[in-house]
Amino acid sequence: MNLSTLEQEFVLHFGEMGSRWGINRTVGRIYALLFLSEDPLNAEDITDKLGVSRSNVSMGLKELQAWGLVRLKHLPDDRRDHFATPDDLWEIVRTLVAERKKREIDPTLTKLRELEMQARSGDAEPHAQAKIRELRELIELLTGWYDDMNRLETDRLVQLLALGSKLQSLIGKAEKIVPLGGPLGRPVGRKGKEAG
Amino acid sequence: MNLSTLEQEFVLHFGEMGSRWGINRTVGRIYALLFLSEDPLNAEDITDKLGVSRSNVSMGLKELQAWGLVRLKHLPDDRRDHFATPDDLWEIVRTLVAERKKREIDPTLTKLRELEMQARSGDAEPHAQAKIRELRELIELLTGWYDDMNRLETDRLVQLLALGSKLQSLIGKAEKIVPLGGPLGRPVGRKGKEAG
DNA sequence: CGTAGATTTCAGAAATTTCTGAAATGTCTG
DNA sequence: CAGACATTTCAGAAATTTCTGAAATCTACG
Repeated sequence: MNLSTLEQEFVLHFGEMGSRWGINRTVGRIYALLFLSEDPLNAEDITDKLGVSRSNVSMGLKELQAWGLVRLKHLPDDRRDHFATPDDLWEIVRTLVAERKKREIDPTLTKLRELEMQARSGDAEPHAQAKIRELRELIELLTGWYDDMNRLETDRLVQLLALGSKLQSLIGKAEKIVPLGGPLGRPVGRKGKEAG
Repeated sequence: MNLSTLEQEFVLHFGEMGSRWGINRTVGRIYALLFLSEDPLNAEDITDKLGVSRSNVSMGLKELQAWGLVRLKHLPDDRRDHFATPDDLWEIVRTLVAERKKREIDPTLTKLRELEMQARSGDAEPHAQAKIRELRELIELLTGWYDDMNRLETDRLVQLLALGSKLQSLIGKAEKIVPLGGPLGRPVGRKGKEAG
């Protein structure tokens, strides 16, 4: 392996957590290794350090590239592909959130909209229809907010996060100064789209 | 099965998505079924409607109860346990986020703190140490913000979410009125805790 | 082109997770 | 406390996912 205790523990932890994060052990370990590494590593470096098969590393790297969590680098005078994680941690967070949303939320949102369309023709099952609508509206509120946050520059985003609930007290005061338009605090629903 | 097309599609979708959400197919289906159901269901109802074994339902219900996503209900004149999802969707969101944080983030935060402690004794591997510290600080910023948000009452929380990035423009103006204390916008780190 | 790496693909092996039926355990009622 | 249900446990079967080694493909260079 040729890893220090620190590296080893970090790498093994990410391997164990992998299954909870929707990736497998090897993928977790590869990511952890690259994250700690000062310089880009090639596939054989990774194979050696992790003690897994070359083909497994190849598949793992492909998956990490599909996630956008690992980038290909080319070193001068070396034919082999080298890999590294993005330097900016915030970029990693954005990627992670975007990908998880894409995999875990978007398909359901699409499905819920489909089901609402299908159901609208008949008027059967009012309870189930209402539940589905409620769920769809909640998810739209959350993803809409996510889109807003994601549009912010990182500096601004960090400001907001650091403010935390202090924001809460700002709202009341700020509302008097900046016109916000529309009633606030309806239980579900966004931007008055469905008003009427 | 005895489910309408609407119910069936919804239930099957949640089953498929289950694996991406860190639960298995049956657990996803049980949850979906209870979510749509107007009244609490007992284990045998679920067994019949889903066509899976009684023991599988028992295990699935236990897991959902462990997540806090399903509650036990007792109907008068019926010995059997009945199950239902909480009525308030926001409660479900809070539960879901809290549980995922507990399973997916907290163990890593703990591990990172451990590793920092261990490493502090020697001064080897400055790069790896710095990366670990940076990651730990980022996670603390995010979980700290989460704690703040989680403390808000649902009405307030919905207000904030609905505001979205409008908030951004408020900050500049509000800051002139409400003293916020401490510099904003440091890349990582929170509330000046570690100042000194 | 031909050759020497480098990388990917993929079929089957290994490991892990999920699911089942049978047995055990729990609980209410008379 | 016996009988009737209801629920849980659990060992093994089934299904799924992960991993490997060998073969195939790709790519740069003489």
